[in-house]
Amino acid sequence: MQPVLNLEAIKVACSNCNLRELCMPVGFDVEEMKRLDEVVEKRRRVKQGELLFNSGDTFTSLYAIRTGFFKTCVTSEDGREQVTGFQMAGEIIGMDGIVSDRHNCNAVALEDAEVCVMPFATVEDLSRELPALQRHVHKIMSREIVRENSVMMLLGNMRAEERLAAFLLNLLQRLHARGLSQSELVLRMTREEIGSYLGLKLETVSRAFSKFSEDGIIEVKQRYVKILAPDALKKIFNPQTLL
Amino acid sequence: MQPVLNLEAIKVACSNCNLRELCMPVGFDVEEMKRLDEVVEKRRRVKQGELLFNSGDTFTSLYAIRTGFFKTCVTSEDGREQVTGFQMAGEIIGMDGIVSDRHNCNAVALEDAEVCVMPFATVEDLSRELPALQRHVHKIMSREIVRENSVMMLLGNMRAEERLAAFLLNLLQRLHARGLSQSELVLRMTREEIGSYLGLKLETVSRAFSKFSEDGIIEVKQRYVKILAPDALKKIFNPQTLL
DNA sequence: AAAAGCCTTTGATGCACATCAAAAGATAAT
DNA sequence: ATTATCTTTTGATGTGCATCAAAGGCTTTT
Repeated sequence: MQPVLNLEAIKVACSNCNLRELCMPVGFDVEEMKRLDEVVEKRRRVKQGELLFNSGDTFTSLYAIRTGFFKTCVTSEDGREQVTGFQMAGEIIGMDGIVSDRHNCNAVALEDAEVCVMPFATVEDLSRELPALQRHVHKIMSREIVRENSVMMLLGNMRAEERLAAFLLNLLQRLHARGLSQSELVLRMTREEIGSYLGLKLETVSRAFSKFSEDGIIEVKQRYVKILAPDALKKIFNPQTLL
Repeated sequence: MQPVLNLEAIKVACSNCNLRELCMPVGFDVEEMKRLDEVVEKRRRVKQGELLFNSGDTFTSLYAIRTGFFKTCVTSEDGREQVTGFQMAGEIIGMDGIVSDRHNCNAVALEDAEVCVMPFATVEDLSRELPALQRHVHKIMSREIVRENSVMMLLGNMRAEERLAAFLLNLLQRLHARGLSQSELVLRMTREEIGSYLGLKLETVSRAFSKFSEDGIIEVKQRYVKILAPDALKKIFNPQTLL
């Protein structure tokens, strides 16, 4: 049995956070590291199904995910919902709010989560003093732009099975970077949410999963997915690879 | 006949640039304005069809478009191309390169263009001194993230005619902000490029144009488009509006 | 433990857009 | 000017995914 940690009791400090390498810049000296701790104002828990922020909310802070899993989505005025991303521990969300001082999407916890609240004014103040932090903030935003570029490629040019393969490979790669297996995962989202992200209907997602399973590429049992033939998956995503 | 300006002869200076309101932050005093001029290292001309930067190129600078029109696109390894955006005067491109120090997309001039080259190291240095510039850089990147979010909505949820309506309305709005008509425009891109951006084939784009034309919503003659019924276009884009 | 409410799967059918094809209209090259 | 090339339009046909429908599996509630 795992020891139960009282997270609230742990000092809010990036300097001794085990996710630091994922969400904060590296190459800081001790003094700079201490300054960096200032960016996290507090922690906030978000229960499964609850909103971290809503479209239209006043933007004040970025959020570093400590634990849990989120989806972000935009909603059109006539009610259509588009999932714009899934975010996991070590990732930063909220940057959509900077441009207009209001959030432009919803962030929903797909499992109980805890985030570090980083008031953006503090981030900006501190990044004027710490060039490495400044650069880091720029990189995070640029990374998001590049990610969205590849989602556009996916939505604009790929077929259903290619999209799902790309999605699974991306999730696996990110989970692997967090020390988890690169051959199995437990999905935190429904078929419908996957479909929304991939521009597909839930039935199509389900059929693609079944197809992969029939072809012996993966093993699926509800949210649990095991990759049996990673190369086959990569080949579906990009036919050029591995030919 | 218009006087022909020798652009090279004009001092490279944001402080007396007529696009300043579009591409630079407002609310600067004279002193700060002078500092701001430092960010533009030089100008660069790009002929129609030429590349401003290529995917894989070392990232050094952001580019502010002074004149002309660009497209940015990503290419998958098996050769599929996805146009990720169209950029016009006053807009900034190149932010995709920050995260990995290499550009992640191609930027192609769709007409003869001139850009202000802003070395990113200088932008970062100066934005540590000028909070308004810092904020502006953040907003520009955030705006790009938000724009891409709405493209995801478009690609994931909308039908062909809705996509084209959204595309036209967006172009018109941006051209209008530059003092041009909000009821007519000359497209700088081919049907194929529009289609790539919208996740459609060129034939589908052409048919949607023809449909709008038959319905008396627009008048089209090749690249020239005149909006006859803007409300009808808005209604197609978003059925809720104007009902 | 039963009931209620999701979530997922699978089949049957339909449709929006892709693909294939050809011709006409622009634009550029010689 | 004339040819060659590129772009756009329009028609005919095909197909990948959406939609409609129903049943079974999980999870949560009481």
